Amino acid sequence: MTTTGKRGPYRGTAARRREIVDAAAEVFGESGYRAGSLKDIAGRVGIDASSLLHHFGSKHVLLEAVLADKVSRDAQALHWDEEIEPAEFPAALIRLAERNAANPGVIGLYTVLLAESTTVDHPSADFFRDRHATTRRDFLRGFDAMAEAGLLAEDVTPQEAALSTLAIWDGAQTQWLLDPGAIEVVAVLRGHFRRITRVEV
Amino acid sequence: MTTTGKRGPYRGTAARRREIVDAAAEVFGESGYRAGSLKDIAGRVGIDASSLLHHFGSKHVLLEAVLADKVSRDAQALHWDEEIEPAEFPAALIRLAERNAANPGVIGLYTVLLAESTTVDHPSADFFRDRHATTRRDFLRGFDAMAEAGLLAEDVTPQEAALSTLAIWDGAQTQWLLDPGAIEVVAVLRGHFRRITRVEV
DNA sequence: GTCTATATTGGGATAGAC
DNA sequence: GTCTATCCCAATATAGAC
Repeated sequence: MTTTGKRGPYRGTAARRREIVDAAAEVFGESGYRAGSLKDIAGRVGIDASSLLHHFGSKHVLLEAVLADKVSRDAQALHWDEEIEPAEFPAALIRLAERNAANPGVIGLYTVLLAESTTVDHPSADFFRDRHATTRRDFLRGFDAMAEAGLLAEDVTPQEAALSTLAIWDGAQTQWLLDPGAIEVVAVLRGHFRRITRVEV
Repeated sequence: MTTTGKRGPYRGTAARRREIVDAAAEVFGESGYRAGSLKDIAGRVGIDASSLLHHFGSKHVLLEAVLADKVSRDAQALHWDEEIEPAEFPAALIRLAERNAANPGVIGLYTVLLAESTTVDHPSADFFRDRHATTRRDFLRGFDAMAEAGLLAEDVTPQEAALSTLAIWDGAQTQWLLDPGAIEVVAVLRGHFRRITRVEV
């Protein structure tokens, strides 16, 4: 047994890596990838930047670990694997938005890196392009099921619902990051679902 | 008379400054502010970075010039000063979106800097916070007038219309930058107006 | 596993010649 | 107005001692 707890010299490498990934997610969310420094990340863990690089060979590798971690946490929170009733689909998305609102850090990480990834030669461009395509597909599947059950508003196609939901969600989060008092992400999303569906949220 | 044309040694300082601002807008849009280098900007103009700094004392000053230039161009395109008929308000916004779609560089500049400005210690944080507040007010005024004329959809408040329009617009532009084939900004905006108003767009 | 020391690169900015 | 040369600083990454 090599991991004996969360602290102390026998805490283990796995725990240290977890600490680093968490700190990196914080820093990348606050400063972006390029402007976020390994020194800052290492400082929050209480080690030197060169020690950090002992665990993750390069900044790029660390970024990938952070993104992979976020994907696995999101999947866990959403339970995409379980079947979701068409009528429950909007409510499931609202729950995810509420969970994000309670963890402001994840909003920054996602929103800042998303926009940064549209710049030239950005290491996470492919990641976000793939991830947005996947999200669009997931949304489309959910709204397709709603359409079949007659739960979409008149003249709203599943495609339209998927694209507009993703757009309004991202945009609301950006506005919230810029000025937290100016907008409530969950309320905007509820209003959107009220307009494009026939179910209560 | 010191400015005799667009090229040649007597082109004038004003023309050179214009070239620099245009190149800076390109580079900041493609790479963001922090990652965009003065060397890159100067290279596109055909001068050295130190020559650039002769015209604009620092990178920060150049950024402010770029943002001020964008504001004045937008104001010119929108003609906010002239009165807009309530029924024409959505169409006016669509025109602006169409104009942006024709100048992809503008979208990158705005969207990338907007998200970057949410990171810690960013020099344009105040600018974008103020600008978004102003835009929200402008939108609110337009939708208020529509509400008075009975042109908003049922159960849609002017406040809701303003916030959601800004969010869906920003979000759609981000998606477009990430993957230009995946979304059409103007179509998403049209769909949104179709749902929140009673006018044809 | 962590540190110190260092290599290397690239950034913004200044001084001074022309 | 523009260039070359230079300064200073911060960053990622590596080497090697402990």
